[in-house]
Formats: sequence, C-alpha cells, structure tokens
Amino acid sequence: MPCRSAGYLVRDTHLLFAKALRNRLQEHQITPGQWYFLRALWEEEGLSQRELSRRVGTTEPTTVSALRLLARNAMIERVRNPKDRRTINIFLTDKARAMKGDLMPIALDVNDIATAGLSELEFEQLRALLGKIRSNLVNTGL
Amino acid sequence: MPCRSAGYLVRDTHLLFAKALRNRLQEHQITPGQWYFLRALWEEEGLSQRELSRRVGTTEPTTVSALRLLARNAMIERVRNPKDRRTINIFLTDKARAMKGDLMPIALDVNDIATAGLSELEFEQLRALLGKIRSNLVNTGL
DNA sequence: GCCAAGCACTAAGATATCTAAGCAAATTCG
DNA sequence: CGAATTTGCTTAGATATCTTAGTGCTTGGC
Repeated sequence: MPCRSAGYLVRDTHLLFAKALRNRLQEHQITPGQWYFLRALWEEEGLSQRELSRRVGTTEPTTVSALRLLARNAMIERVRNPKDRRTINIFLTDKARAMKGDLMPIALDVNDIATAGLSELEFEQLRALLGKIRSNLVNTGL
Repeated sequence: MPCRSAGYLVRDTHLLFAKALRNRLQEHQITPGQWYFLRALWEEEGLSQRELSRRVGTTEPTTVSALRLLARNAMIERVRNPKDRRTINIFLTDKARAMKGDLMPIALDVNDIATAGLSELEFEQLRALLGKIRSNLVNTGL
C-alpha cells in the first residue's frame, strides 16, 4: 500500500501538469511560469503587479521574474501609473492579445486530457476538495 | 465566477503545501525539496539515484541537486555499488535516522491541517481523483 | 575478446519559486 | 508641515525543477 500523503499527491500531479503544459507551449516560446500571468491578463488587463501576484498565487518577486520574461518576449508593457507612481500597471501587447486564440485551446486540451474519464460531478468534487484544502492551508500555513 | 482550471487549482494547492512544509521544517534545516527524498529513504534505504527519482517523481538531475543538499547536511552517504560501478546507493546517516521521529509528525500535522473537515470518504475520493489525473497525464504528457 | 548499444549518473544552463532586505512614493498623524 | 508608517516594487541569494548534452560502466552480438 503506497499510503501517499495528500501533499505528495498534489505535488506529483502538479509536476505532471507543468510538464504537459511545457511540452505544448514550448513551440510558442511560452513557459508555464509565464502562462498563469498571461491567463490573468487575458481576463483583465492593466492589473498592478501586486494584484497579479494575488490572482496568480505567487509572491511579488516571482511575479517580477515572470514579467521580465514576458517583457523580453514582447508580450507585455509595464506602464507606471501616473496617479500613484509606486504602482506599475501591466498591459498586453497586440502580439499577446493575438496569441490568445492559439494558446487557450492548449490549456483546454491539457485539462481535457487530465480529466478524461471524470464525470462533471467528479470534477466539481475535485474543485471543492482542493478548494477546502487551500482555504485550510491559507489560514494556518503562515 | 472564477472557473479556474484543474491545473491552476493543483498548482496553487501545491504552493500552499510547500509553504506550510517549509515553515515547519526550516528550524530543522530541511527544505521541502529534500523532504520527499528523506521520506523515500526512511521507507527503504540503499536505493539507487534512478530508483529514488522514480519514487519521488523528479528527473535525475533534480535528484542530484537534492542529494547534494542532503549530503551537505550530513543526512546521507553515497556509496558506489561494487557489483555495478555505474550505480550509487544512498544510505541515511545515524543523524537522519534519528530525525525521523521529530520530522514525521510535522508531515502528519501538515496533512491533518490541510484535510481538516474532510471525511474519510472525501479523502479517498481526492486520492482517487488525483490518481486518475496522474495516470491520464503520465500516459499522454510526453 | 571487441565494440556498439544501453544504462546510471553528472554538468551546464534556463526557468520557477521562495525569504529577507532595500528603495521610493503615498499616507497618516502629531 | 514633517516624521513615521505603509505600500508597491525590486534586488540578492538560495532552493527546486526542467531539458540537453556529456562521461564512464556494463552488456550483448559477432
């Protein structure tokens, strides 16, 4: 009996997801680290780095790294906010907006492959269970 | 409506698990990266690096890095196998064996916190669902 | 026995992530 | 108003992880 802990299962599943994503994104010169920020920006442009960090679930230094790569690939522009000069708002370039149509199907594909054989109900259960674990860890992890 | 993908949920949960583990392990000078290898070695000593990689779910270069840290902390010894000089077998030091009693409760604690409020049945569902996703991704991720 | 193929590990270099510490702009408050 | 605090971002340095490309040992076919 393996009797693996929840943490191990989650970590291992994460590594497999990241690998599947990386293999499919690499021909577009996008890495998984950049991917989550792109998704957040496709949903809403002009977010600050702090707000992006919150939505993607990383610390701010991680966000700085990822945005540096996205800027190097000409996917984003960083615009200092004139109302509050501490803040930098992140906007997509035309190139990045145009790539949404190519890239989103990749994410859907990976998720379809990953959840193949799961019913709608099972998928909702998974979301609920992971959501419960996340809120447990958020409140006591510090 | 957030409508987060399975991949995002798993990644975010993983980051929270890793953070909770890191906070609790740091006073013992053990990092999460080393943790999974320690667990595998507490279960069975003398594994080769390849076998360790397979059990922990990382590539071999990652295993090399993690074992380097464990060796620096005097937690393992690397012994060249005399029967097959390509292979290196990994053994725990007395120090590492002695720490099992202190460290295992930390893992149990993190898992208890993470799964608080989940019934036994729900925990089994989670394991089954993640297991299904893992096998889906293993077979098609490459 | 020789050599080609395969196997176990390592090196190099990139990305992903964290914590701790710092800087500069904005806000609060005496 | 001016100092202290807070806020948003950055830097520095460590760990974690991957892919690609070696190095050296073993084995199997001839």
